[in-house]
Formats: sequence, structure tokens, C-alpha cells
Amino acid sequence: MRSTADIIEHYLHHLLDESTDCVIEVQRSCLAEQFACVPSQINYVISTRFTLMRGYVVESKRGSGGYVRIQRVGMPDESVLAHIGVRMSQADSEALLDRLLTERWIDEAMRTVCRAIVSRDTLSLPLPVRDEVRARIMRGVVGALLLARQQEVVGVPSKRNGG
Amino acid sequence: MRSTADIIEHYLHHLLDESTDCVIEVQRSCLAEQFACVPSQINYVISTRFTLMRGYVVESKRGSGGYVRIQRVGMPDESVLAHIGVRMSQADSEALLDRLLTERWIDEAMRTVCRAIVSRDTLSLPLPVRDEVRARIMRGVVGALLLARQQEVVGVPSKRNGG
DNA sequence: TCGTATAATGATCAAAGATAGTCAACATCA
DNA sequence: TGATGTTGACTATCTTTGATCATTATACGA
Repeated sequence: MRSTADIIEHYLHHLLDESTDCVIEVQRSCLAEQFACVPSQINYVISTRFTLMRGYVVESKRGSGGYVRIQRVGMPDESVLAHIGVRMSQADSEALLDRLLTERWIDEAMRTVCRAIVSRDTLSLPLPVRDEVRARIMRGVVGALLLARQQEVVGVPSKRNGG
Repeated sequence: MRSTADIIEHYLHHLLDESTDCVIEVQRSCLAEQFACVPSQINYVISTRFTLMRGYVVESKRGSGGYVRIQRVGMPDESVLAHIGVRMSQADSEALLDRLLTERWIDEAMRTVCRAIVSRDTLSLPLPVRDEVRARIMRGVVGALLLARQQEVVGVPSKRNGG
């Protein structure tokens, strides 16, 4: 059975898909009532599923007339590397891979392979080393992609060997 | 007499045969209850019978709404897996990537990215851990390639962010 | 008009709950 | 007797909940 958090996430995605401008505004307490959960559950969903890494910007206002605004934003090329810190969680790296797929930097196969590589089962290292290695790997991936793009533009004929 | 492990294995195989897309999702605790065994028995069954060697990829999620997903992806090339031991050097992994490229399991882009990932600079771990992680990564790559190939066939239902 | 009290929101954080994983001792089978 | 199977204590991760704090708008009295 899917968790409440999953259901709420799905609902918000649905609203975003319906919206014409990739922005939605909801009321935390209303949503909570609608899904029969405590208000802070909404914060949980937003903080785990609508992160900047996944391509969302969230703003809110308290007090009467308060709201939570969720906006789906595009990915500025150069900002990607900057968003990868010294450590990176599995969730964040999967989010980034999903975005790279959405933005057509990579294809399905690449995402599947990279997802497998950065999974905790594959790395199988104790924290925080695991998250540090994952960050370096994601840097490597994005770095390689950026390089490939540059070469495309300049017209370098697909790198040979390279030993 | 058949062991409990055999019976559970058989049951899971049955579920997989019934499924239309070679994927099943079960709950560890439910299965354990169903077969009157401890939950860790399920892990035993999965780790001994649903290995990559035998053509399965397994993913799971903990917590509320948790599950274990078993996917049949087809048997990997034995000679490929055989080359990946407990440890793998950078040179060996690059050689394997070259071979995968030659045999058209991967394309240039994939090789470039994977080479970057398994380089000692990216992993940046002391030996022998570095070679061990590299071996697991290459194993993950092989499994993911099988998975990706099957996703192509079945057609992925545009899975949204990590659900 | 200004300042303040109050109501209406949303945010944070830590504890509790819900699953699944690991490991090693013990049991059983061939 | 070694290989395979079973068990349970301990661990890791993800979700749910509630107490408490923070912010904003508005009503109201001076």
C-alpha cells in the first residue's frame, strides 16, 4: 500500500500537471484535512519530494491568507555542478538523475545505470563516506556530460580510446 | 522434503510468472507471516535465489508503505560477470567497458560516463576498498543494463521521481 | 493614525511507529 | 561434516504525529 506521503505527492504532481504555468498554491491546513493527516505531514512531503534538486521552488506565507506555493523550474546548465556539495544523499542523486532525464541530458538507460551505481547497496560504504563518494560520482557524471556537450558544440569527433 | 526457503522461492516465481511485466512487489513482513517464518528468512530466499547471476534485480523501501520489488531481467553474460570479482582494478574495469562498447551493450556516452565514475580520482578511496567499490559498481552496471534493456521492451510508464 | 492584542496560518524538531536489512549463532540435511 | 536453512537481536531508513515556535493580517482601543 502506498504511504500517505506518496499519495499527497502524487496529488500535488497532478495539480502541477494541470496548471498552465507550473505553479500551484495550496493551503497547508486544507491539504492536511483533505488527506486526514497532521499539517506537518505536508511539510514532510514538500521537504522530501519537492526539493530544489528535483526542480521545485517552494515559497510560503503564514498568517491569515497564508499559502504554500510550489513552482516547477527549469535547470540552468551551469548551476548543476554548484548544487552538488561535498556529500549527496541517494534521494538527491536520484532526483538529479530524474531531472537530467527530463531535460534530455541523458536517456533512460543512462539513468538506470547511474541510479544503480549510486544506490547504497552498490556503494555499500559507511556514512558519511558513502555520501561523499556519491557526490564525487555525480560530479563525475555531470562533468562528463558537460564536457561531451562542449565537444558536440565545437565538433570534436567522439573521443577515441583514451588510456 | 522441500524447505521453507524452497517453498517461498517457488511462490515468488509463481507470482512473477503471473505478472505481465516481470515485476512483483511484496511486503517482507506479510510474506513472512504468510509462510510462518521470521522476516529475515525472506532476505535469505532473495539473497540466495533472486540474484543478478540468476537474472533478477531487487529493490526495496523501508518505513511505512515499504516493499520489496523483484524484477526478472534475464541472465547476464556469464563471461562478463565472471570477470568481475570481489575487487576490480581501474584497468580491468576500463577493459570491460571497452568490451561492452564493442558488443554494443553500451554506447560512447555511457562508456565515457562510466569511465569517469570508476576512475580512482572520482572514487578517491584507499585500496583495497576502492577496488571493491569498483567491482560492485561494475556489477551494478551489468544489472542495470539488463534492466534498461527490459525497460525498453516493456516500456517504462514514465515513473515519476523515485516512488 | 498608531500600536497592540488576537486569530489565523505555516515551520521546526524530536519522538514514536512502520518497515526492511544485517549478522552470526544455531539447526538440519545430504 | 560441510553446505544449506532458520532464527532473533540489533540496525537502518522512511513515515507519522504532536508540541511548540514564528509570522502575518486584522480588529480594536487610545
